Amino acid sequence: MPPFETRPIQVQYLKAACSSCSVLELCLPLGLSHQEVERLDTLILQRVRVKKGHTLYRAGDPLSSLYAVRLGFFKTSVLSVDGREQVTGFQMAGEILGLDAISSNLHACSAFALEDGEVCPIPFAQLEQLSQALPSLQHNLNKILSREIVRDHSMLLQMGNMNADERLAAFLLNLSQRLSLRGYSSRAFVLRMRREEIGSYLGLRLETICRCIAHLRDQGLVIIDGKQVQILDLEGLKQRVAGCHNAARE
Amino acid sequence: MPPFETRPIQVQYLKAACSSCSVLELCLPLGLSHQEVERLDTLILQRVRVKKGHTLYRAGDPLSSLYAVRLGFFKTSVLSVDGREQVTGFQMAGEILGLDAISSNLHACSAFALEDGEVCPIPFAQLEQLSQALPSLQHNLNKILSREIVRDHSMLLQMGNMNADERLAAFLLNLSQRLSLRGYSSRAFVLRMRREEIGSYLGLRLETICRCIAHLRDQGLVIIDGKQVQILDLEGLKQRVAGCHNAARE
DNA sequence: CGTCACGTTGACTCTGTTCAATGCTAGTGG
DNA sequence: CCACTAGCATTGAACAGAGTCAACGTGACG
Repeated sequence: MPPFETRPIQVQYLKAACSSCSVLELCLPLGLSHQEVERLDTLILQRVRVKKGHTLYRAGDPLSSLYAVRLGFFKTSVLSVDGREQVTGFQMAGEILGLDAISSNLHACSAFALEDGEVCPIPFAQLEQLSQALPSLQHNLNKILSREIVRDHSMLLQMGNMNADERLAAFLLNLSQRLSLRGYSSRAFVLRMRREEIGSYLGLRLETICRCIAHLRDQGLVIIDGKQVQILDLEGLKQRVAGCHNAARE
Repeated sequence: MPPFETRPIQVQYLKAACSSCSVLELCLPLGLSHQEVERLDTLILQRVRVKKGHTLYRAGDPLSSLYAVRLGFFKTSVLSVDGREQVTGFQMAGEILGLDAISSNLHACSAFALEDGEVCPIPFAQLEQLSQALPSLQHNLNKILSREIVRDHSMLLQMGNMNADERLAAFLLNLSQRLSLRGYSSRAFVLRMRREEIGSYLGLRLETICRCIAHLRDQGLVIIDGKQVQILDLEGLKQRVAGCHNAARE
C-alpha cells in the first residue's frame, strides 16, 4: 500500500457558494433558478482543501456528505477481498463524489486526491430535506445518480467488448472531452494518475498501458511523454474506438 | 439479431397494487408506512404482461415510466457503435428497470423479457412529484439508484480483476443469493438466459462460459445441465471468488 | 422427420500477463 | 555537491488464458 493511504485529510475552511462557483453549470445546481441556488448555498457552508495523496473518505466510512469537486482531480476505488484495487472513476471539477454511499449509508469506495484540490461537502441528510422543497434540486440529484449509472454501463461495454488499444483511446477521448467542457484544451493535457491507475480503471496491467501508448504513438495519433498528453489526430482516435474490435483492424 | 427484437410488446392490463404485492419489501415501497404505500398505489395503475422474447423498451425510447419487475426475468443491454451487444444486467422480481433513462430522458439500454413476466409501470414524472410529498419515497429512489451504482462497480471489479472461472462463480452466487432472498432455493435454480448472454454480461465468449461450467463441474462445485443449475458446494464457490486471482490457485 | 437454435468440445491462435532488466527523475542525507 | 534510494515508466521475452474457428450433439418444434 502506498504510504499516503495512511494520512488523514487536512481540513481547511474556506467560504463557499454555489452562486459564485465557476463550475455551477456542470454541478448539482445545474438549471436551478437564482433563488434556488441561494437556498442550496445555505447547505454548502465551506470548501475543504484536500492535498495531493490524501484521502477524502474511505470504503466503510459512514456517509455524512456528498462532495462536489471544485478544483483538482480525484480517483475513487474499491478493494477486492484479497486487497486488489479496482479504480472505479476519475473525477474532476463539477463532479460529485460519494454517490455509492447512499445505498447503505456507508461509503463503498475510497476517494483519493491525485493533485491538490478543493471539494464542497454537501450534507446528505440536509440535501434530501432541501430537495423536498425544491423539485428541480431533487430532479438534478436523480439525474446525477442516473448519469453515473450510464457512465458505468459504458465502462462495462469498454471492458467487455474493447481491446486494450481501444480502451486507452476511449479513455483519452473521455478525458479530452471532459476537460474541454471545463474550458481546457481538448488536445493537450496532463494525466494526473499513474499508469497503474489507468490500467486498473481499464482492466489492464500497467505494462499494457505503456505498450498501448506506444501503439497510439506509432500510429501518429498522440504524443504522450510521461504525464503530458498531446492529441494529434482526434478523429483518428475516435475511429479507433468506433470501429470497436475486429472492424478496421490493421 | 434475434428475431424477437422486432416484435412490439403486447400490453395486457391487470389491476396492480403495491400494498398487496409479494415483493413489496424488495421494491420501491420498502420501508414505507401503510398510508404511504397507499399513496404510491395511486401511481401504479396496472400491471403489464410481457411475453418471453418481447421488448419492454429500447435504447433511444423516451422515458415515460420506470418499471418494477413483478414477475419473470429480464435482461438489459446496450449496443456498441458497431452493433455488438453488452448485457448490463439481469433483473428479477422487485428490481427496477429504466433507471439509466433519468439522466437524459431517453432509455440508454433496451430491456427484454427472458421469460413471461409482469411489470408495474411507474410514471416517472408523477413519481418525482409524489416523492416531493413523501420523503421516504424520495429516499428510497435515491437508494435504489445508488444501489445500482454499487452493483455496477462490483461488476467492474469482476471484469477488471477476475478470471473467467471466478467471474462465472461470482455470477452463480449472485443469482443464488437473489433467488434465495425471494424465497427460492439458493442451491437449485434455472438459468433463464443463454450462454451467449451470460458471456456478454461477464465480458467473455459463450465458448468460455461452457468451458468454465465444465471446470466448476469437474471441481465438484456445481452440476449444470443445460439451464438447470445445482450448487453442490456453496462455500467452495465462495472461496473461488474470494481468493480472487492468483490466490489459492491450483 | 427435418430444421434450427443452442450447447459442448477440440485445436490452434493471439492478445495481454508475467517476469525481468533498464532508465529516468525527484528526494534524501552524508 | 554528489551518491544513493525509491518510485515510476519503458521495453523485451516467454507464457498462459481466453478467443476463434470448426465439428458435432441435442432438444424443441413446426
